[in-house]
Amino acid sequence: MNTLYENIYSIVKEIPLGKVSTYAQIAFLSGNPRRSRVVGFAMASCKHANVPCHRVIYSSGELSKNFGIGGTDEQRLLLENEGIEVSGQNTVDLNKFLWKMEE
DNA sequence: ATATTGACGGGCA
DNA sequence: GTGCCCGCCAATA
Repeated sequence: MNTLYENIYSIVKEIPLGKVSTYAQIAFLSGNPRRSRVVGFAMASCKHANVPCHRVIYSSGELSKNFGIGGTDEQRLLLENEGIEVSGQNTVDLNKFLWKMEE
């Protein structure tokens, strides 16, 4: 499909292990910084795709509260499994784990 | 083809 | 500093 979903998936799939990305970041990389909602919408369908949607979090560094796999709790475990530190219950330090395309 | 929804972001009160 | 509201784009029903 030539939908933006595929485009978004391609970007999310490029996120290196041990790093995270934000919806705004994906939206920007996919072409429009305003389509953050569309990114989330695409993630909602990522269940059937091999996309590390658990590495995609809020621009605030918080995990998605409506995560469709097992809730923020499951996502948090996945991130910690990647080597990412999760503060409190559902917050990631973007200053350390935010994925940078430049690298 | 139209309306509603949908894992959000950023701005303003 | 926190909370609330509006806006945006695309997909699905």
